[in-house]
Amino acid sequence: MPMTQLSKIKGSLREQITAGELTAQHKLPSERALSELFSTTRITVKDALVALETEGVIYREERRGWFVSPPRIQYNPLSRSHFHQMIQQQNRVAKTQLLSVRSVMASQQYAVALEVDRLTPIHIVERLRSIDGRAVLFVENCLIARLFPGVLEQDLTGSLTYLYQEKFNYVTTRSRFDVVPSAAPSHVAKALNLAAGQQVLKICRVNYKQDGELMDCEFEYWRPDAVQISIDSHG
Amino acid sequence: MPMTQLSKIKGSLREQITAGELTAQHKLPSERALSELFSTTRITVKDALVALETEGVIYREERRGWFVSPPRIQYNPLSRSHFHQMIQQQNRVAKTQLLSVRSVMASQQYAVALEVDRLTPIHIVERLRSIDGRAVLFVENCLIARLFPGVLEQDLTGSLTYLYQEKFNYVTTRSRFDVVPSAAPSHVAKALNLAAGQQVLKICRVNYKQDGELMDCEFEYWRPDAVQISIDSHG
DNA sequence: CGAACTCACTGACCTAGTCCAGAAGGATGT
DNA sequence: ACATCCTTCTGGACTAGGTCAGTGAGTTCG
Repeated sequence: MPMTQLSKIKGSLREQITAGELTAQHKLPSERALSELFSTTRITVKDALVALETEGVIYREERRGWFVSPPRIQYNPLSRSHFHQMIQQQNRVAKTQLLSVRSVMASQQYAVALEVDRLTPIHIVERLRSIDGRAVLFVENCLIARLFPGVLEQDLTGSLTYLYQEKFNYVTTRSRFDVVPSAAPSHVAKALNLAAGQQVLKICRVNYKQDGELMDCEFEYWRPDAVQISIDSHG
Repeated sequence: MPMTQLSKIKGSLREQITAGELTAQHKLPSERALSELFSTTRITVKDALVALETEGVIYREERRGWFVSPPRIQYNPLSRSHFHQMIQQQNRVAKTQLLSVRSVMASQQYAVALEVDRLTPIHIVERLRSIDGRAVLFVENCLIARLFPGVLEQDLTGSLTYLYQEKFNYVTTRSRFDVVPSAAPSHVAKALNLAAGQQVLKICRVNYKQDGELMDCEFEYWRPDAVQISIDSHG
């Protein structure tokens, strides 16, 4: 086991974090300060920080600094439980912010996911979700317009699943989803305060209503240190 | 949209890859060669390569070079289908290599996952799985020894699920799993030809047999560009 | 023929800086 | 009270190199 400069820095920071000297959301010293502290260059410090970021121990906010990661949220994409409810069960505080709503024709990506042709009118709802004040999840919901008349006049900051049931009598009886480690598209990076192209965990979900008809799809982009997907075949 | 040196390099390489000029597993020119090609430094080139790696477009083998990623494998951790069978269905060639087998007392990590105390004897089987000749998956299986007498004398390069059923009459009726973006531990990095601390997708699975008893657990470490997790609530 | 050795090549790791754009907080003017 | 400016601090993007250890192909030797 070689004791490189890099592993020294990683070890030192990791130790302080796990020992609880640095607590969740605490800001680390700046890259410049750390490079002086360890008598090395900013590049080496940055390599160490990126490595810890990969481990999920720290995260960064663009041009704001590096911070200690809170514990991961346990998330089951198959469960029908609402986001705010799920977060509260884990003793954390959730917030949802509506970013934009628009009605368009399905673009290539959406047409494929929704299994419709490109002339189909759809609604796109973009929302940003925070846990304990930190933006961790960018969600793009994509509804087949025909099935949701007047949905845009509703309150869209809560659970859409709930809205579907209350206003339209649609119950999600089946969902299909993909999980893929990916890079943040620029509009997502902006909303999550990531640098363009940083890593995110992308989850694409498709929901079907009780009669088996495809109803909507969803693109979730998670900060990779914020979440742990957790599934049990027996509910 | 700023046209940085970085995005030029990324764009140029990505274009050549998607246009099919560079095909799966093809080796890219060395970092030094690329930095001359784009009249820039190795650091800038490396930043661009790391960004493409994050997107899953290319991957690296330690001190060997950078290569074009093949398409992702669709993987459903809930399905009972065997690895080789699953890979073959996607027209790819799978190989499994047995790395090590040992019988020990449960360490902290295993004891927690298996819900046993630390004096329980367990068997640990380490295997390396390749697709189209490329090592993409490191698997650590961890069996409760009491339930599997004589299992170490069997052929362990095939499907363990199959072995459980044929030799012990155990059927997996329930499984629980977690997915988490993580960094490769050193023994995993070595087997997968990754640099220490590079990103992997870690999947921890726990299997229960027909009487509901916890039987074994499994730690899977995937190269993150090699896989896409894909789950349908209606099998 | 097969094992041991050599050596060029590769990315990993490192130094020592510069310049820039966005974030954030404080001072200032109305 | 509330914008606006201004200054400082941050990471992001870049230049121009060097050292080192592991890889792999080719060569040499028994």
